This record gives sequence, C-alpha cells and structure tokens, in this order.
Amino acid sequence: MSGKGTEKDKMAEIYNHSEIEDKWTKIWEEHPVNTDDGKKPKYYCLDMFPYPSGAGLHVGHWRGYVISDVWSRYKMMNGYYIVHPMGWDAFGLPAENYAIQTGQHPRISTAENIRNIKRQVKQIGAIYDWDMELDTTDPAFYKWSQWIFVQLFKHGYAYEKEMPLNWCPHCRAVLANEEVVDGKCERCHSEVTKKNLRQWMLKITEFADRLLDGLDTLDWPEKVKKMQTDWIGRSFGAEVDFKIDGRDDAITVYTTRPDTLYGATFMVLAPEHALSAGLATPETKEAVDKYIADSANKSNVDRLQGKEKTGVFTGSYAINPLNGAKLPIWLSDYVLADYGTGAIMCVPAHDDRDFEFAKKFDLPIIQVIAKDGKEIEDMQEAYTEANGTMINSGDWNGMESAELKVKAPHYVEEKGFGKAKKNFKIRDWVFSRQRYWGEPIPIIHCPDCGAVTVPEEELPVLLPEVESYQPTDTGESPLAAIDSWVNCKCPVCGKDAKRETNTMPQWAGSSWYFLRYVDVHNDKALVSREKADKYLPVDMYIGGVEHAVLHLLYSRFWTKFLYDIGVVGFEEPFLKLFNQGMVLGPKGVKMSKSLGNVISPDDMIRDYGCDSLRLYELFIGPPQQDSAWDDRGIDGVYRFLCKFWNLVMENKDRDVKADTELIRIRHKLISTITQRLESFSLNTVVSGFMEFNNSLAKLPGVDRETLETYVILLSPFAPHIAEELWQQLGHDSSVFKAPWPEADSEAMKEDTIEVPVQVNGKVRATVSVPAEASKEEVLATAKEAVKDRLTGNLIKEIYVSGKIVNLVVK
RNA sequence: GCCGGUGUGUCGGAAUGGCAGACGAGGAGGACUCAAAAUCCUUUGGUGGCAACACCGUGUGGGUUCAAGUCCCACCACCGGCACCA
Repeated sequence: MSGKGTEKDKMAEIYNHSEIEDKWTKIWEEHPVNTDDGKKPKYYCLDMFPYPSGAGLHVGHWRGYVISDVWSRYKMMNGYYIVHPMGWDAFGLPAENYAIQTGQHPRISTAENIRNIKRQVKQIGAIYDWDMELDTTDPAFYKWSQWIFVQLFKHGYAYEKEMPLNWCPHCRAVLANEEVVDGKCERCHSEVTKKNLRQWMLKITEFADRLLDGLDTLDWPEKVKKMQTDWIGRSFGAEVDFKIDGRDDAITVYTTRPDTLYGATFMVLAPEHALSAGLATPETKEAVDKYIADSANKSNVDRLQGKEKTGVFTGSYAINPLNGAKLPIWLSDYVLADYGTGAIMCVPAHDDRDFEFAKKFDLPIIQVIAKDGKEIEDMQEAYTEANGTMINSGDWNGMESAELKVKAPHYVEEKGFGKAKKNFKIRDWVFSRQRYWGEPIPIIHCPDCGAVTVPEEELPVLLPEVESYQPTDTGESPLAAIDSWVNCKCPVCGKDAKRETNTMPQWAGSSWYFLRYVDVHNDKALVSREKADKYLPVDMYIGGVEHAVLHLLYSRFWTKFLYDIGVVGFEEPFLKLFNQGMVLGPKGVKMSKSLGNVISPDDMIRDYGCDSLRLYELFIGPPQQDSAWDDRGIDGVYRFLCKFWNLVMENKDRDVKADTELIRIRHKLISTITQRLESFSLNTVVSGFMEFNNSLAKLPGVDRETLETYVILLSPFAPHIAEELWQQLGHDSSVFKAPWPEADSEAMKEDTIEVPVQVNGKVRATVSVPAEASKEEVLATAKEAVKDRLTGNLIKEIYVSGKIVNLVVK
C-alpha cells in the first residue's frame, strides 16, 4: 500500500505520449508556430495533395507528409515563413463509382471521406496552415478551373475533335493515352477498345519545346526529367517527298536519318494513311483492302511489339528524289498513322525494324555507311549507328555520317524535295470525360455561333443534381440527360443552345491547385498577382514518383500558359522535386486492401504516438527508396524516445558542468544532424540521434546547454516530445522559436586520435596519438606498435592524416 | 529490346577510396520477478581454435591502387519506366 504513491509519482515521470501529444496539438492550434510577419523570406513546401478515398490513409501516405513537415520545420527554424498547405483532390472516378454502388451522392461520400482523412492528416502533427485548405470539388475552386479553360479556349489552345479514342468498356469512359497501360485500362485493367467520339483537346503540343527546355532549369531527380523528356520525345530530321511513280502526287515521309537516303529500298505506309487504299493496283486491291480492314480491327495490343511484322505490297512504286530509284510501296501496321507523316522510307541496312521487314519479305538491302571502314558481307543485323564514312551514296560518298546527319535536312531543303523538321511523340491532351463527377466544361454549343464560352461573370457552371450517375453505353455524359440544365441560350446571339455535357478529367484541379493555396479565398482572381509574386512558386514539392509524367507535365503546361497571359510571373511551378519511396507491406509487397496487409497509422498512433511513428517513417530506410514495414521496427524508435525523455528529465535539474568532452559531443551532434538533414539522409539522422543518446547516457551527467541543443535538434522530427521537454527545461516560448544551433568546428576537435595501423593493408594495431602530431611522429609510433611484423624491407609508408597508417613490407 | 535503379549479417539498413556491418530489429545468455510483461546488462557476419589469434567475407569474373562495398571493364539477378516514335 505504501508503494502506491511512489508508483504513481513514477508514472508521472515516464514518457506519456498521448498526454503530451494531445496537450501540444491543442496549444499549437491556438498559437501556431509558423507565422508570417511579412519580413521573413518565404519557403513554399508542398505535398502532393491526397485523393480522399474511403479507405483513408495508410502509413505509406504518411511518409511523404512526414518528410515534408520535417523539412518545413527545419526551414522554419532557419528563419523562413513556410507556405505549407494541404487540400483535397476530390473529383474523379472512384468517388463516382462508389456513388453508383451505394446510391449515395458523391458529394456526400466525398465530404465524409474528407472529414476522415483530414482527421488522419491532422494526426501527423504537421504545421499545415488550415486557413489555406482547398477542395477541388468546391465551386469556389472549380470556378477557376473553368476560368482557365475559358482562357485556353480564347487563346486557341482548346479545340474539339472527332477522333477514335481509348474506350474502357468496363468503366464506360474515354481514357487519355496516359491512362492506358499495356493496352489495358489503368484503373480496372480491362482491354481498351477504340470508339469515335467528339472530344475536347488541349494543345499541349504547342508547349512541347518549352516543356522540354524548361527541364534544364529544374532541381528534379534525373529519372523524372528523363521520363518527361522521353514522353515529349523530340527528334530532329527531315520531311522528304517521294513522287509516286506514274502519278503527280507524292508521299511525304519523316526521317531522322536523311543521311541514309541513298540506302532506301522500299517505302511503308500506315494502313490508315490517306493514300493507302488508292495505291493498290487491280492485282493487289483485294489483298490491300483486306489488310487495311484487318488492321482497323486489331486492338492496340495486337499491333504492339513482340509480334512478327506483317505487311502487304500495294503494287505501286515511289521515286527516290536523290537518285531516281524505284521503291516498292508497302503497307504495314508497324508504321504508326499518327506519328510523323504516317509514312516512312525504309533503309533496312541501318534500321532494325526495316531490316526485319526486308528479311521477311525479301527486299533489297543497301549499305550506305561503312562500318569499321568497310562494307559488311552477309549482313545479319542493321548497323544503326551514325558512325562511319558514306558509301553507295552518290555525291555524298566519303562524307562522315555523323556530320551528314546534321547537314542532310538542310541539303534536302535546298534541293527542294523536302524540309528540315522536328517531331514530337507527345500528343494533344484529351481533356473531356463522359462522366458526372468532374468540373463541367464551360462551353455552350449554339447552332449558329458554334462553340462559345460561358461568360466569365457566369462562372462557375455548377455541377447539377442528377437522377443517375451511371455512365451511358453511348459514351455520353450523364449530364446530357438533364434537359433543364442542357438547354440554354447562346450568350452571343441569344438563340436556343445546348451546354457542353462533358466534364474535365481528374487532372484539371491538380494542374493548378498549388497556385490557389496562397490566395484561397480570392473571388476576383484565381490568385492575385501580388500574392503570387510574394509566395510562389513552390520551392520544394514532395510526392510519389507515380506522378513523374502526367500530373507534373500538365501542371507545367498550365503554369506556362498562365505565365503567358500574365497571371503569374514564373514559368516553372516546382523548383525542386523530391520523390519519396513507397512503404511496402511487411513482406516487401505493395500494401493493398485485397492482400489485407495495409498498416493503419491510427493503430500506430494509439500504441506508440505520433512522434514515434514520425521517427519510424524516417528510420525505415533511405527516404527516396521503397522500404518494407516492420511491425517490430517501431519499437526501436519508441524505446529511443523513452530513453531521450529519461535523459532530459533526469538531468534537467542537476547543475552539471560541461567538460570539453561534453562540448565536443554537443557540437558533433549539431554538425552531424545538420549535415544529414541538408543531404536528406533522414534515416541516418534518426540513427545519429540514437548513437548520441547512447553516448550521453554513459556519461555521469549532461549539462543544460547540451540538453537544450539536443531538444532543439530533435524538434523537427519529434515535435511534441521536444516541445514538452523544452517547457520542462523552463522555457515559456516554443522550441520552434529557437534558432537552429550552429556547430563550432574548433570545439569539435579531439585532443588525441585513434589511428589504425595497417601492414600490407591489414589492420594490425591501433595507436593513440595527439591530434596535432606530425606525420613523422605518427609513423614512428605506428612502426613501434607493429615492429614484430616489420620483418622484411619497408618499401612504403603511408599516413593519411587523422585516418590511417599503412606500412608496406616486402 | 532500350533507359534508369538496386544487389552488404537472420531482417531493415550504415560506411567524403582509408578499421565493412554504425543504428535499429531479431536471436542467445544473464539480472530483476513467485511468474510473465516491461526494463537493464552481456553477446551476436562465417569458418577454425580452450584461447591469444588466424583465415574468409559487400551479386559474379577481371582490372586500377599502398588500400576497393566505393573507381574502371565485362557479366548475372531482381525492381521500375518506355516500348515498332522511323
């Protein structure tokens, strides 16, 4: 019974994470630590905003948010005001599909999901500024998504086009090229088919050069830059006209290798090419028509790689403009209709695909670049490098291929049978979706005026209530069924007109949301130029690599457009990008609901607390690398926090004097943590803290300044415990108002150093020498320590200052 | 096929060309406990040895170097991206 009191007292002293975290969550809500005094420089640290799904967050989502919060707090303690917002990317298919399943309006389920996810996000303990919160489905937000569309339309960057589109029969939706993976729907993995539909397109291709060249200015992972570069796919070459034999018209081909023009031995057109059917002769007509029809029915998958090449001879010939050679014209589906001109000249000696086709159909092969200075006998594969001297090439003979490759387009242009040309792989952005849960496209179709934009003062065009969200088999949006909404007057001529019923793709809101955060309540502009100039662009953007191409490319495109029309004063929205790795399930497999291996942060927080989870998210592995969750791993960081707590509590009221050793440890801690933080090696920051904790715990006592330094350094990582201990150390103001400590390199210097001594590369002894000892002194001590082993001739003595001695004996 | 990335104990991982395996997890042994949990201490790459110690060891094979996980060459495996773009 007498033990009860002492036990209770003991309880009050041990680390009680939930009490501490609740306490500081409340205090920080009333007194935010990140404030804008108008004088501090800004630092914009952005998280990729989440889609508020019903499943909520798992520990993988947390990782990026923890990294960005640590970085934000560190910057904050270095004197910046941090723009650190959070919002919800809430339009899109999953909410709509969920609505269809449950009969619940997506607005209801979305609001519910946002509520839950916001609760979870708040548990991270991040310094998010909730006054900036936004939701892409809020009319006050999507008004400006629509406004941007109107501007794009007015500048000629939005247009309608009837085109065969990727159609997912299961989702009953048109998919962007970006949403088709291996010929299958990215979302439901059904086989994607083609369907002819009228679509809204955005001319991202007009920005292709700028999107490519802008990458050079960005501090992004090389991998992501490469992916965007490949996606944009710029190439330089020439368009060359080949007259059709016996006719007046010509076939224009695109080639990046006009240097090999003399090596062309046949031509291939895509089956869809406008001239294809007309090139057939009476003898070949049947075969040609059949080939064209078969190709039209083939799915994308069948036309892809791996399959043996097919083709049909049209019976017609083209004339090589350089030497008058007659080249048979073939059709084959290995030539893509929508790239270049849909027709190619074939140089089998110097192109793998042409070589394969020539071998299969027994077509001639003419080598025009000498490999290793000679003509290849019995060629087994194409020589594709532009490296060698030209042969069999008329007056080009003797020229260097590499040089000619650059000059040939201009040569062709001078001769008048073609022109220099650059091409891109990137296509215009299919911007309409035939679904309900998206921003209505602010266009009115008038029988007389055509497509006209909704006047800006009438924005937003509100998404109307609808009986059924079901997508239709015809590919029409569910909005088309609401007559009262569809029928309207033309804003130009006043006649009866109809609203556009397509909605925007999910990418719309995320393409510009980062601009809105800094002026989220503005109802006059999407962002005031003043605030844009003050707080934008984003200095650090943190999120998964899965958005390497689409989201990041679309955002850059819209930012460049908004720059052109003067809304913002910069062309690139995200100066630095960091891709955090995924958190995988316990066995290294991706977390998924169906596998039942999803780890919920809610459970972790209950058992270990926010600070432990934050530390473990960092400790789990290098931040840019995928890491497998280990349930027991979090015990380690939790134990560390308990020891840290005990260390500070046990020493805080003792009057310990710091000796040089303690001062050295303190400055080493500052130096190590700061360096590792700056280089984003966050996992080793945590292990660094553990190491220092272990060495401090071995000392008889720890002085106050070291304790305070320690608490400050740990605060960006484990904010709650740090703030509590800061208060326990007697401070009235927040630890986050404390400046980031600076390491003193003088104080870090050791008096004596341990130097390992190697003989022939193997460590045989370790000697203690004064830090200031000369090379000669160290070597003398070293030789003495290993004298038994220095039996032969000492042929080399190496001393790397402060590091190692190596004595080479023969 | 092309382009990236990765490869280190039982596991996650650490290491400006300078003592490989920090730190954590797990294991083993011990202390405390009637017992368990928690906590604390010791130990923990492999092989041989009672031991001091010796040898081997960072995917494989070569090379450069006094010294290589780290640099160079050739390969292998796994993961990711692109995929007939002329």
